[in-house]
Amino acid sequence: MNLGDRKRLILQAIIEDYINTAEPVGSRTISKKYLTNTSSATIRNEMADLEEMGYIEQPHTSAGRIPSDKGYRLYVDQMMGQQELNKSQDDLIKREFTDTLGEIDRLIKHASKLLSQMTQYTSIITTPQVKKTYLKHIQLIKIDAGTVLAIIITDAGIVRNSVLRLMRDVPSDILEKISKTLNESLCGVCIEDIAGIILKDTDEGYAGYKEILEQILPELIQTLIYSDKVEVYHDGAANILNLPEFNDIDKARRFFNTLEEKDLLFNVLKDSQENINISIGSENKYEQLQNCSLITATYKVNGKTIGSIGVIGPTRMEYSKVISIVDCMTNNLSDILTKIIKY
Amino acid sequence: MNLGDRKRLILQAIIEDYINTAEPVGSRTISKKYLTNTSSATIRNEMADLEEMGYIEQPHTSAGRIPSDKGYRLYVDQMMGQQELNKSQDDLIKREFTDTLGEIDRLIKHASKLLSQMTQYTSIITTPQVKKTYLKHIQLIKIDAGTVLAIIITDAGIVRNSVLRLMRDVPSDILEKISKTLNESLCGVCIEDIAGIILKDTDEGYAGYKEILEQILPELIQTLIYSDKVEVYHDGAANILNLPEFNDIDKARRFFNTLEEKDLLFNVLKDSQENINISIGSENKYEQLQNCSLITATYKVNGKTIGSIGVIGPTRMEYSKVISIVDCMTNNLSDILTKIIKY
DNA sequence: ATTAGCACTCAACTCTAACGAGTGCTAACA
DNA sequence: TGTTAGCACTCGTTAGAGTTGAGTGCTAAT
Repeated sequence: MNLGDRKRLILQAIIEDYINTAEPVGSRTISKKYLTNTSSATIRNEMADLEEMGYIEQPHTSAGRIPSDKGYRLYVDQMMGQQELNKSQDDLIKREFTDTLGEIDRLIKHASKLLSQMTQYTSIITTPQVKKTYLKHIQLIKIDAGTVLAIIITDAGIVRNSVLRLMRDVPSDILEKISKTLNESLCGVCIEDIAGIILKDTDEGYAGYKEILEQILPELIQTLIYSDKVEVYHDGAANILNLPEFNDIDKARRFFNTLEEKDLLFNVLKDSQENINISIGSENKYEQLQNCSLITATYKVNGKTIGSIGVIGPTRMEYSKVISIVDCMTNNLSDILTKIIKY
Repeated sequence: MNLGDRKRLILQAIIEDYINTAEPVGSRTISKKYLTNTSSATIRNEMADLEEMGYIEQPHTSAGRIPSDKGYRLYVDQMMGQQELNKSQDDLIKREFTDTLGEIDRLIKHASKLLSQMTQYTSIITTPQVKKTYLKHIQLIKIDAGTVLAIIITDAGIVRNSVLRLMRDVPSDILEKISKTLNESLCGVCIEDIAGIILKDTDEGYAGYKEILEQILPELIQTLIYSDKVEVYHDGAANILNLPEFNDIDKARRFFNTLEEKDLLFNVLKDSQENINISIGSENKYEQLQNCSLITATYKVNGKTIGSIGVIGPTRMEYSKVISIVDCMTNNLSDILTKIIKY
């Protein structure tokens, strides 16, 4: 399995040249640009071996070699230098984020835009998952006769609201009392557990307005379930039109259609709960993505994973660069989010 | 200026055939498919006239004719039959909307998706503009020591919230009182006027917690200004890849880049405050859109315009169909929105 | 006023030949 | 035994030439 130094160098040269040029790499190119002390003939021999081992392949007889998925994998796992972000890039990320103290969803979308701009690929992102966080505050506000606004704040700083319709009018002070009691019994409970708990506690502690509560609760639970609709956004889709692998209008169309399959993207992002996750070409579970590579990572609040971001690009991706950007991005995102919440 | 019946028929035939086929239309085609009693030679003569008048043009000498922007304009203004939506389409719109009682922003996005699906072009849409609506309720909620959540509800049913950071702790009951006073003095005021009013009223009525108020107000005003960031979404961008006019990867790329210019889209939507607005090709203010046509309309709450939706497609657009869909869509949207709010 | 006929134009397509980048193999060399 | 030079071969790409066909404008006849 060990390749020998020269084979490694040749493989690396092929991969890096191909990442830059998107053209098959020939033995002569390598001999001229990378291994200047070795003749093209020798390199041809080595390349034949590498091809036999499955690290590179030939699109057709009289063309140079391109890396296979297996080749990329080896490259990512063993050969790729961890690229340092240059300071201006690093700064950019930091600056952009500190400018955006505000709604959490906006922050996430902003991150997505930034990510696609910096990588020049397409970014995908999920909004924070509410149900994994813990209730911090709940408040019912009367708007009209029969209309109540429920506000839910979780420990991840996520605010969700929903309008409840009631059959009859409920006075403000009763709503205030109900809010208080709900807070007392539910504060700190994980959102996904609330539905169960509310129902159980119905009998205790709400003496005097049980009837009203029975109207509010189902609606409220509905809201909680509803509010967990995680959304998937993408940004920079147009970037891929600049890549030669999508010059074919058909391939471009297929790519765009895949991007509109939100469920698929959601699953892809959900599956990768590693700190940072790299799927190369055929390694992808979904057929539509098997000519792409995906780099995904999760963002956290207080160490708790609440969402994911990622980059989709061609298998010929600038792995090193993208990985460091995604990494830096999630770190900053998690930092800022945690700060926003903690203050 | 009056064309004469046969010229009108020929122009109409050219436009409708071109809308369907995206191919230049020749005299023979018209003679065979549309004006079967007239020979191609006669039609050629008429076409020469129409070209001289600027209603049609020839991409190159030995090709058929295609409509000019002026031709489309005449068609839209005078010749186009108002297409009835077939019942299933009409139903679809109604059904989809009634299913989506929920957050207003979500409703808008859903409309956008539906619009692009039904037209097979790209839809664009603005979220509701807060500043044109009137304050219905404002509420401050204490989250932590020093952290306050401000909730703003407007008469259009829009809910916005924002976290305020204060230098020192403010007890809940004071916040409650402030909320009450703010409500009394601001309820019914147009959002864009609030900043002025708040400052003016600072001296009256808030005796006892003026100091606290002075901390909260600037932040609150900030929120109000901030909350008016109208966002622009689009959907169905991939649809245009199915059109022959965007088969050229370069044109596709330019189109996608235009879609990412949110400011431009926003202005386009803002400019068209007519009930329904049609811009054809070169009529568009922005150069990037001059090979497209745009159909936009506004949606309302209680008769008050709060946002716009629209469709972008090639100048060869199915005007009749799109207009009726956009029209139906905005009517339903306005209805539902008004109902949601009124209840 | 309409139409048939004809010469003309020009994009699109097909076919072919030349080109050149790259390979594999062989034989010579260190 | 590993390396290299040389050479024949492959095959995608490009450019040019020829062909086709849809469509036009013009003219003369009806």
